[in-house]
Parts: sequence; C-alpha cells; structure tokens
Amino acid sequence: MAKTMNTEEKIIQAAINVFIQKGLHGAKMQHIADEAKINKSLLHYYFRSKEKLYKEVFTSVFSHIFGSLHSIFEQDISFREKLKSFINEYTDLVAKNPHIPLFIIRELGEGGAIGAEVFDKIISDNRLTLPHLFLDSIQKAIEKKEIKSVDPKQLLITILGSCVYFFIAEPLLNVFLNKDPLYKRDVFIEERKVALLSTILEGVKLK
Amino acid sequence: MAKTMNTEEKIIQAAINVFIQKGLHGAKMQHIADEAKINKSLLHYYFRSKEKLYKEVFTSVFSHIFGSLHSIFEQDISFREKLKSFINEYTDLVAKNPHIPLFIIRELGEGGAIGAEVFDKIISDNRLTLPHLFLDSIQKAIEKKEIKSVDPKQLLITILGSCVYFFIAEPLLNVFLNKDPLYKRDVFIEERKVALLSTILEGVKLK
DNA sequence: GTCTATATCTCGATAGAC
DNA sequence: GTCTATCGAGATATAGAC
Repeated sequence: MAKTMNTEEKIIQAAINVFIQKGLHGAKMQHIADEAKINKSLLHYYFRSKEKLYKEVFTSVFSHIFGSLHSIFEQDISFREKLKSFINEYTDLVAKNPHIPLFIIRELGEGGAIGAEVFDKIISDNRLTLPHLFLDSIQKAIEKKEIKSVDPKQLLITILGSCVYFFIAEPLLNVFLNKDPLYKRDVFIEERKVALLSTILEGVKLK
Repeated sequence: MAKTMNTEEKIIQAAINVFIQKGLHGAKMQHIADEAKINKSLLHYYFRSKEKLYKEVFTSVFSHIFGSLHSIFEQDISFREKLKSFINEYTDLVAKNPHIPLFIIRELGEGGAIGAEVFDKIISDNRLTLPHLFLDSIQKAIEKKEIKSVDPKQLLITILGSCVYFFIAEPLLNVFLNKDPLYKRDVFIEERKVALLSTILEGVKLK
C-alpha cells in the first residue's frame, strides 16, 4: 500500500482485499480498517455504511473481469480462436485469483440483489461490455456459418458454467479428485482448457 | 408439520427448511425453533450445537439429490439416453427446488469444509453413489465406442457445471435475459435441456 | 480529519427452576 | 424434557473530545 494514497484510496483498496476474501457478511469493518491502517470510525466518515463500500468493491471486480477479457472479442479472428482465447484466459484469471469466483458466489448465495444492481448499472451504461461482445460474436459466427444455429444466450451460459464450475465446486470435487494419488491441480486445469474447447466445439460424439 | 412428530423429528425438519433457505450463518437458532414450534433451548438439548444440526441437514440434502437420480445409471440404456435423463431430471430437480443449489453454493462460499466432510463420508461409505455411477457410465460408453475417448472426470465436471450454472447465476443472468420482453423462465429452462444435450453430445460445429 | 469511548443490537450457548 | 432468564462475544454505528 503506497504511502502516497490518501485515506479514501486506502480504504477502497483495503475494502477490495477484504471483501473479495470474505464476502459481505464475512468481512468485518475492523478488519478493513486494520488492512487500510486507519481508524475504524473513518470508514463511516468517508462511506456511510458497509453496504456502500461493498458496492464500490463489486463494481471494481466486475470491471476488472470485463476489462481483462474485452480485447478477445474485438480481434478479427475466427470464432474458434475467440472461444479458445476466452476459455484459456478466463480459466487462468480465476485459477490465479481464486477469491474472485468465491466473492461472486457468496453474493449469489445471499440473493444476488446487490450484485445484480451493480451489474445492471455496468451493462446499461455501456453497450460494449463483455456479455454484449460475446453474444454478438456468437451471433456473427452463426451468420457466417462458422457454427450451427443455436441460441446465443444458451451457448453463453453453457460456456460460462462449464468454465467456472470447477473453481466454484472445487472443495467438493477434491473429495474424489484427490483419491487419485497422481492428481495435480495445475495439470488438471491445463487439461481442462483443452477438454472444454473440444467438447463445446465438437461434442463427445464419435466421428 | 404433523403433530405426531416427536421433538427431535420436528427440529430436524425445521432445520432442513431453515438451513436450506438461509445457509449456515444466515439461519438463526431462534428461527429454527419458531419453525419447529419449540423452545430455543431445546435445540441445544437435542443437538449440541448449530454446526451439528447443520451437518445433519447437509447429509440429508446430498442423500436426497443422489437418491433422486440414482436409478438413471442402473438402467440398461444407451449413454445418450442416460445423459438425456440426467440433464432433464437434474434440471427439473433444481428448477423445482431452487433453494438446493443456493444452499450448496453458500456452503462453498464459506469454504466448503463442512460440505466436503459430509460428502466424503457419503461417497466413502458406499461405492455405488451417484458420482461413481456417472463416472462408470462414461467409462463404459467409451469402451463400447458410444462416445469419443475423453477424461470421464473432465466430462462429468463439464456436464454438472453447464447444468447447474444457470440456476446459480440466475440473479445476474436475469439482468440481460429480462431485457427481452418475451423472456419466460419456464420456456428458457425447457429449451436449455435440449440445447445442453445437443451441445455436449455434438458440440456446435457445422456438420 | 482523526481519535477514544461507548451505545445498541444480535446471536449462540448455558444455568437453573419446574 | 421443557421453560425463563441471562451471559458473553462480536459487530455496526455514533457521540464527542481534540
């Protein structure tokens, strides 16, 4: 934490760290104050409530994810290449930042109302966010006959779900994955990228 | 709640209802006592702690899911038929019991340690639980050349993730699904079953 | 703007009468 | 076995001095 940051910036940065690791209810104001190395009452002085701070953090996380993957869909490459890049980069993103899917999951577990409010604000303000770009890419791939005619929304949900599920359910999946003494998480994740691209593009049917 | 139930049974039933809807931390002992129409201190008399009660509920939920889908994998039908039945029945199960995926998600959001402990106990006690049966079915389908040679674990995770993600992320997905004034949840879920089976079996590639 | 002190509340758990 | 009463920890939020 750079010393040049003013109090407000320090609070935001600390809130991002703590909320992402603990979620809305798991995070404690005292913990955020400690992380920012400021007095707890300053949190209420700068932001009125815990929820206000939380919304700031949520916006920041979504923007980060969208920003990281944005450029994939602006390149002039085939749908196959876009899908491959998305699977690889999205997988790497969550594999290297395991707190991010947990953060979103916790919000969804609490009903998702705050997350939906923030998400709505982001995608309504800007027509070129990641979900729009991804859906457009699918639509264009269908028009160019690169892929079958499918419902773009259904396909998007299938892709997102099959990418992120491993990281969400990992504590449960580990129960049987770890029965294999040769199981290595990193290797499995690399194999997962290849398996996912193949299954989504070509399915499991024999030629 | 039948009047014939004894106190212990009433507590268990109430705990299932409340924990499934609220999760471990969201559920309050007072709420469970009210639901069971008994005094709060009786919860501690019959079960020592909140966590003990919670484990009972978790075991019950897993057993319910596994039991509901068990028979699919014991029938002498093609892999395609098994996959179709699984997608349809699993989708119906979570669509009709929306609290179940949320319950599991909340546990995963809190680290999943308790869920993993319960899950481990269930699958270690019995070699014929749902995950084993599903993995065996995939393995046999590969041997019989019904499908391509793939890693059964990767395929299982892809299937589970693409089935359940819609129900987990629904509050966020609704932000753009609801932009379509013709969107109907029930219709979308029915279309989802068909799209999922098709994509997993055949992918999105043009013939 | 920043601090200390504290009000206020919620909740799991327990003690003890009946 | 069941009840009332209460403890004690932990948390958000605020009052008020400096």
